[in-house]
Amino acid sequence: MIALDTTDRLILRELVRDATQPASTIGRKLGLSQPAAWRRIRRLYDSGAIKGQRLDLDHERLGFGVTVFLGVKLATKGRVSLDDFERAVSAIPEVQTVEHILGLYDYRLRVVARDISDFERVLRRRIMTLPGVGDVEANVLLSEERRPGPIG
Amino acid sequence: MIALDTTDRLILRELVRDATQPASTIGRKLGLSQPAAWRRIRRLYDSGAIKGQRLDLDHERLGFGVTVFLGVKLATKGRVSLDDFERAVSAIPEVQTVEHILGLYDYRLRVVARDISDFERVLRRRIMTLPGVGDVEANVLLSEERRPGPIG
DNA sequence: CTTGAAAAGAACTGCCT
DNA sequence: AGGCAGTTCTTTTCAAG
Repeated sequence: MIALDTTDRLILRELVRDATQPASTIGRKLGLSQPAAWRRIRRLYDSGAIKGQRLDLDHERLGFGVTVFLGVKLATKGRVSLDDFERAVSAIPEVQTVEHILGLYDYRLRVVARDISDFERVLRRRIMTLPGVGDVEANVLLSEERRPGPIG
Repeated sequence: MIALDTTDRLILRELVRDATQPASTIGRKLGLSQPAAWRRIRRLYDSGAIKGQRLDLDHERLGFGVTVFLGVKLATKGRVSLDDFERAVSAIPEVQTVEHILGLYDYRLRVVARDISDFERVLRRRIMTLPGVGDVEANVLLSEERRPGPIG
């Protein structure tokens, strides 16, 4: 586990708010020089605290207006079954996230589609044909709010 | 909806892979000049196709080793109930994502905690005391794979 | 749409306290 | 660890084909 001081936490808060702002801006906000701020940011990357930056796409504007969460229960659950399922599901382009979870369902999938009929195609042709699939539960996303989450 | 040509899609693919690479690198990979690539990237931002960049934090290394998905069913579901719930849940720092969904549950929450006992504290003190909360289902995250998703 | 050049700014490096 | 000065690289704008 990585230990951060107060300054590092403030830097992370700023970067979570806007990952594109330069080290000089961060420094000015915290009363640090540009190199000092830059060195700390670099250290946050090197230590693995920051894994990288992800592009935030507007899938709706790109023609994918439907997002559905699928809870998937496997019929058979050996190690091979899990591997097979994960390999097969990773080949479906409409699947954005594959989450292996503990609970009523074994996997949670985030799936995007152009519209409901496009989603039906993905569900019938792609999801239901995955190896070992048992029960499937679907939840349509209405709206979503992402928050910074706790830091330190 | 935004129309993209093949080149724009290739640029998005590259940026999804690594959002930090400069326009010159993108251009070289696609056989475009640096200003041409830069202009296209800029256009993708201006058109709203790219909403921005998000910092990808390693919460595990930052001391938050437990991620739990909560399905929440509201006991009462008027407009005021939804607003009240969303406002209250947004004030909990451990909640990373609030998803309003259609299905068996009304909301899906992504919650991070330091460990299981810390999660129990969040669940009992924060989640179960939210206004209008009915049934709650929990799923512990074992592993997660994020994929680029469909582009165009 | 492209190239090339130039200016502005950010990232990175050494050296110093 | 932080600051200062200087170098390198990217971004951004401009002129022109």
